[in-house]
Amino acid sequence: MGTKERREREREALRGEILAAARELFIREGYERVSMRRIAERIEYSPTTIYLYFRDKSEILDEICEQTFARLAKTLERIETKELDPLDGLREGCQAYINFGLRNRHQYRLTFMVSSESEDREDEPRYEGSMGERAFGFLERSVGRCVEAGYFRSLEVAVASQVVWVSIHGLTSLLITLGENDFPWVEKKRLISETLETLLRGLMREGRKRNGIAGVA
Amino acid sequence: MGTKERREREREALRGEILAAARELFIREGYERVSMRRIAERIEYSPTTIYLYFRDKSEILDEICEQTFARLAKTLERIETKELDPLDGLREGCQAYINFGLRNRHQYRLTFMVSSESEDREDEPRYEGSMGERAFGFLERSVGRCVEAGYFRSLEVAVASQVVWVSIHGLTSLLITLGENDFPWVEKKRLISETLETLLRGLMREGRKRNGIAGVA
DNA sequence: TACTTATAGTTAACACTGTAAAGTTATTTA
DNA sequence: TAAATAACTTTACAGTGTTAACTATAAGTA
Repeated sequence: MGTKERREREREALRGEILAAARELFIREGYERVSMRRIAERIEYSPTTIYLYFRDKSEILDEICEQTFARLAKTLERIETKELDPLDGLREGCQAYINFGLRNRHQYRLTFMVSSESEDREDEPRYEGSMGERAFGFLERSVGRCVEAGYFRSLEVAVASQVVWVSIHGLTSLLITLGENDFPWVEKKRLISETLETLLRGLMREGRKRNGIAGVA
Repeated sequence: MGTKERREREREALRGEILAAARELFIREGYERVSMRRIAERIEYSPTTIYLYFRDKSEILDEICEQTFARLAKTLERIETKELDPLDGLREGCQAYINFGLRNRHQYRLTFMVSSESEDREDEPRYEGSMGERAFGFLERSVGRCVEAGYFRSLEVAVASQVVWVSIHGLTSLLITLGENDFPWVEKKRLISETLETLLRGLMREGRKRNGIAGVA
């Protein structure tokens, strides 16, 4: 009588294969450059089979992004368990975020740099319950601790967290978009650390700025 | 004997019509959603005619972006002529940049949020001589003045300018990408002013932070 | 065991896309 | 008037995401 369970398993297995194939292709070549036919070829099924497992192409992408951001959320939450000094914790989290973006360019781009392809499926809200929410949650808690500890001037945590996010996102996304040939970047490590320090200094109370890792001048 | 000149003028006129039609469509619906055939329909020529005036679709886009950023550069340079206090000048420029991005979303996205479609035409460098360079030039000069005037701690101007740029880009681009439905933004004006103040504070010398426009707390 | 039903997958097709090559028409030059 | 040049169109190719109709196979039932 376990045939139903077996079928279920097999279904799930093929679904996983599709995702794996798509992920590899998307990461290597980018979403737009990968066609359904090529994903199908890869798993040795006909193109339309994929539609028995996913509503459309963008749903495959959504799922892959969700998986990827689960990894980011995990990374960030691991940092949290270290119970570092709040400021160091935030700094480390930001660094991790940036590294993550630079190492997962295509996925990063697809999640935060294109307004989600998937035609507004009115129903399910995109943010609530998403891995993105989980990752942002880290930021909020982390910023919150910095405020409580008296490092930061008293800002609304929601505002400060969003300020942090847009800043590190700007850095990450511009580095992804504009290569060395497109813009005369200063040394990357330098830019990252200086952006981070500037951001943190900007959030701190007066006279509490001795924590710099790499005071450049 | 002016027939050659007339022909030249007519050519330029049609080229302009193509650009105008494409611009309007791109702005309203976004680059990817507009096909060559629809641009052609608009100007009442056959689709392939466009290829007599532009190498390919992405070349039309490049040209439109260049035009748009010429407008931005002009706006920024106009601020410069006001010879404001360096800090106010920088602040105003940043505000103008952000407003520009939010009012020209599609063009902004296409220039700074997708690694340029146009297949690396080895020759002409993309940045040098571009309107983007002109706009960034404003930032460099503006930041330079802030350093000279003693507002900013002594940072390399190139580094500081890039820090400023990535920060305001992050804000602009995220607001463009993630709508109110996708992320629980705090009030937009608040976020913008707080991001800007945080950025500037982060760049300033100790004990020189009384210039806030909207000290929130 | 024979027959029906559900499931999984495939083939063919639609309505698009950007673009190259070949063909047509009108205007200018020799 | 004939040849050459320029402007533009038609046709066609190779691709896209996706739908609908079809087929084969396995499962459940009489």
